[in-house]
Amino acid sequence: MTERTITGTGSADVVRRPHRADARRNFDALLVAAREAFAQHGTGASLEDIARRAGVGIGTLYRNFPTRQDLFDAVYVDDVEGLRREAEKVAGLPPWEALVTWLRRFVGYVATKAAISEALNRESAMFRSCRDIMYGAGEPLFARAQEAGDARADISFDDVLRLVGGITGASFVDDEQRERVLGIALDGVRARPAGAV
Amino acid sequence: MTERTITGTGSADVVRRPHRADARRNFDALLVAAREAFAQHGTGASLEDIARRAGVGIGTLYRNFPTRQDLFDAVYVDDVEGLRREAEKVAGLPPWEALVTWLRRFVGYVATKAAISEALNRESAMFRSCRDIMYGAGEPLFARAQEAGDARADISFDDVLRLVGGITGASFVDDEQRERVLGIALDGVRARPAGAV
DNA sequence: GTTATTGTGGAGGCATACCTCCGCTATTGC
DNA sequence: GCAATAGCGGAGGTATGCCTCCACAATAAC
Repeated sequence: MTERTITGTGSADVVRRPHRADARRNFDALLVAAREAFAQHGTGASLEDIARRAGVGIGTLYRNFPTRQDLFDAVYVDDVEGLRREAEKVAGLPPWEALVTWLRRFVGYVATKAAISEALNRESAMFRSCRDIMYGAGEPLFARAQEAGDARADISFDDVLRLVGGITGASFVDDEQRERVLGIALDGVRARPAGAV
Repeated sequence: MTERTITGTGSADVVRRPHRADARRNFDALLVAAREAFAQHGTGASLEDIARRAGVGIGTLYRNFPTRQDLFDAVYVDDVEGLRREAEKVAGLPPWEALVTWLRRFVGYVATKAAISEALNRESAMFRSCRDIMYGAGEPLFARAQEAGDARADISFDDVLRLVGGITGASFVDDEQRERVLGIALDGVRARPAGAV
């Protein structure tokens, strides 16, 4: 009963968008509210609160998203899809710049921050599929940066993603500091000219 | 009513340890259970579950720690105290090694991981005091590494702490990966021989 | 051993979240 | 316009957590 269908092409049709106009409005409002709530309170955000924020009854929430997971997935898949699109956008940039730009998007973009690290580990068809998409998007950028001699050769893309994921989940005084700290981390990813211990 | 006494000498007497023998046993069992629960479920761990784990009634928990904050503080103060002691231990090492060793302890030691990032921001007398202790312990190590030319001069200790704090909160496949990722981050903190963009 | 006191633990009241169910309403197709 | 129907929303049952209160038990003092 835990299995769900994920479209192979990567489109986010995990749950069906309703046909009727009012239903579609509610569906969208729920997604917006859920994204906000998950970003604010993490995976455990109150579903009743989400329904309230969306201005719909709790019953409507459950009809559209029978389980918490269904709702979370819908938001999460959107985020991951967004990251995939971002990867395409930066494809034209020089290797290192492309990687850095994408990773910055990664930190800024993802609303489901609180669950990122969980998602990297979680064993479920859905999470695995999203992780694949994320890797499919980012790993080539990293490999290209490595081949160009810009990124260290002795680490994996998974390492980088978890490093940046950690920063995504951390808290900062302001955006400026977050950028600075991300910069420090990226310096660690960057290849050294010579070799220092 | 939110004010609490923190002993200036740094001992963790935020709440009084009881005098009677059985009471002391329960007190200690609660601390152990709470450390475990907070590490596992974050700040929001169920107090009733903690009492159960400790094998005491919920009433006993509340008598010793009237609020959730009191219980959390007791665990947190212990952790911070531990970090302070670690800082003294590494004082004899060379600058960079001392900093790195301490930061590694930071990642491994702290049981109240989930609240670290929150604690760095939270405005409360208790958190502020602990942050001061933490800074008092780590900042000199960082300053020394900067003066020795080992750590970058253009970043602050706060930046480093948040960077490492993020890694502390992230999840990893195994300890080896966490060490490796921390290594990447520390490379970013390290001063460069020349100057590369 | 006896008594005074300190501490115990869980029953129970309150709040909140989850989820189901069904009488009512809005939309759509004609 | 009108019927058919897809969708609505919240009442309410269940579970769980928070916290208080007090009859009872363990300990300490003598």
